Amino acid sequence: MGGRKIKNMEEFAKVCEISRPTLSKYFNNPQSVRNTTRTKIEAALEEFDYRPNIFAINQNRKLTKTIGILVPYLADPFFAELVRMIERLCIATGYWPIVFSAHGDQELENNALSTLQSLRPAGALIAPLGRRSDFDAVRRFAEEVPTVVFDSHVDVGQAFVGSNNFQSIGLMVDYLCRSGEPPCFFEMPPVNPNANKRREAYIQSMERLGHDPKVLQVNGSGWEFERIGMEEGERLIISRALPSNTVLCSNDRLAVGFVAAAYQNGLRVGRGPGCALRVAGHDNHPWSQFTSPPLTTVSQDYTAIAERSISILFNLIHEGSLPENRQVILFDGKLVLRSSA
Amino acid sequence: MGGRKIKNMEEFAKVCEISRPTLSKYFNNPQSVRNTTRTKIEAALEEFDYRPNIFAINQNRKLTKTIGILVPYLADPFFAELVRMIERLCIATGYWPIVFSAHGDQELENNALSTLQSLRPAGALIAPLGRRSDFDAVRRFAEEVPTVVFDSHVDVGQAFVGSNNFQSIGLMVDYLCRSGEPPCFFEMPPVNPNANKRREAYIQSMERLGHDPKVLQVNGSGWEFERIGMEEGERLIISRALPSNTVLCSNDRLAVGFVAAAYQNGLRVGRGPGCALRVAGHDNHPWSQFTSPPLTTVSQDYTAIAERSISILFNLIHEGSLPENRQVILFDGKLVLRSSA
DNA sequence: CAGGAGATTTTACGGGTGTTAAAATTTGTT
DNA sequence: AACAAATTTTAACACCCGTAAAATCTCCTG
Repeated sequence: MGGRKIKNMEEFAKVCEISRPTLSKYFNNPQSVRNTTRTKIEAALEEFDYRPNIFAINQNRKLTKTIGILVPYLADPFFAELVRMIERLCIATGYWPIVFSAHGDQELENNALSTLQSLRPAGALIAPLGRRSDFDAVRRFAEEVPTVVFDSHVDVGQAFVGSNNFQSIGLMVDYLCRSGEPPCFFEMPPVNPNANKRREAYIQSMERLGHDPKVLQVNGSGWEFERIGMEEGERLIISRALPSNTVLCSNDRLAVGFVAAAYQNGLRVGRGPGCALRVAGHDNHPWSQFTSPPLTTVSQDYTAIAERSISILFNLIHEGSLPENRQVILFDGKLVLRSSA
Repeated sequence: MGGRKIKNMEEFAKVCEISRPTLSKYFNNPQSVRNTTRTKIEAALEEFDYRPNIFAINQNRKLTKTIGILVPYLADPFFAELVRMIERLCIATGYWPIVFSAHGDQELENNALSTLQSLRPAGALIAPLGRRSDFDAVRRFAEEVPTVVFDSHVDVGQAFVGSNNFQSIGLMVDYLCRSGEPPCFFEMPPVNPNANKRREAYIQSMERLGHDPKVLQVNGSGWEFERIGMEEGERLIISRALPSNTVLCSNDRLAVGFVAAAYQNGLRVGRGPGCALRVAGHDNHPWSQFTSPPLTTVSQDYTAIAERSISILFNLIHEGSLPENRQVILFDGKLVLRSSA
């Protein structure tokens, strides 16, 4: 492979003594050529430095091997983790993942969708911004490209894979109510449907248990959730505006900030004696295990979400036809008991 | 732009009443055509839905508009942030950024380099894995593609942009020594040159101040630095193996874990009365402000690193020629005083 | 060894854009 | 109005590979 450089497939065909169409077939699927031929090609590949030109390949193929991945905010470890898993799964299957981040910005999201579409991907896995998405743009994209939506449930594409917020929030509210004071719900203005569902789930669960739901929606925008959690949490603590000593945060990132605020204002968080406040989150975010104290939360099943999304997408791609009914897959959360609540 | 779909440039030329070569020129550089022509084209672009085929474009161009970005671990917010900035800068300049992550794995890094190279990018911005990189593979890549290396100083490419570890660690050691007990240095087996430089800088600074350097290298591999910091930190605390009440961690992620360990073992961290331990980090990592207590650290100038890397790369691309001397740009860190030390 | 299925080769074309050279046109200037 | 310069048009080729159809070859089975 350190050998002479080969310009194109024609030239490589010459040094291989194999016809170009056969080589083309080989590169498309090595199993599709005779054993002796394959051996010959692979011997030549060892000796010469040749890789087919990606652009020329994709220009003619109706179906490329590209899988587009779009997330709202890559600097959020939740998405970074998910992307990591999805990328690995793609590569393992011989597909070529390409990652885009909207960086929380509608224009960049549209931009990414547009670029992605012109890449004519075999399929796409997208987690839309949600409330800030240009819904029509997302819909148009999903009409052209086989699309699985994950995490943020926007009603486009052939399938949705996400978490069952009603189950998971229910689980947490149950736990919090039976182990102490019923929780209030701490949230910021919702950025995506999950946030809305979680609030509703909280209210519903509280009423089911005969408690009075108390929702605290604080101000804040953007994706610096921790900062919002910390600053607004501090405000609530100082002004003694918390209606309960138990706070269920809409997500872990908010909770990380809230726990920091509690610490800095001398409120001991936890469920033991001497603790002033219980704080719980949602997501089992990578950071949640390193707060002080470690955060009690509900896990989202990252692996399951990644695997199922990809598997549905590959089915979609290979079937060719679109399924009759849009699939909606929701994974249950599991209680992760740590010491914050 | 909602209008009829146009298949190719030929067809678009027809509805524009502009010849195809002129259109080609326009898409390559809108300024290169006459004003009246440009207006006509842009009016047609409003009316019809047409975008040049990326694959066909790049098939012929020797130099694409692609900028490759490779980082060792995208789930690390440090890189996620940096990538976010770099992507924005690329887009603003009309380039097309494409992000790869090695996910901490040499094979994936080589894979990404190889894919990237076959994309014939105009240039690349890479932060190699470091110690685990396949040095030859990285070198071969950098010989073919104009490359700026950032963060992790591997001696390839036309330039390196990073932080001045000697300055920043010196700053921190100075501060810690004059405000309390001289620090010991907490590190894990180094994953990249930064880690080594920081240790050396620590030793050098301590000796300069007439103190005895004390390096604690704990076990651990992979990219879950917080976990290592927490588990190994706990071990050290429990076995009372800390040689100083002041701990300088090799990076913030390690420190995040260490602070968590201290909290869980009842050691109050901070510089006030009643505190048992001072902990400092390095990087001003996005998480560092949300530990309990917030982490005293040294900032890396994210914006400066991103901007300078991109600007050098664009120069490289536009000059065409490689500079005589490999540039090495190191940015100074600034002390970020919070309450952990 | 004949027969046949399957693999391979040959030949030829197509895809969408870059690029060039020469001819034609437009623009700006005097 | 005339002319030089700038721009556009026309025509044609290049790029590298996918794909289709027909002809040929290989290998395996019986």
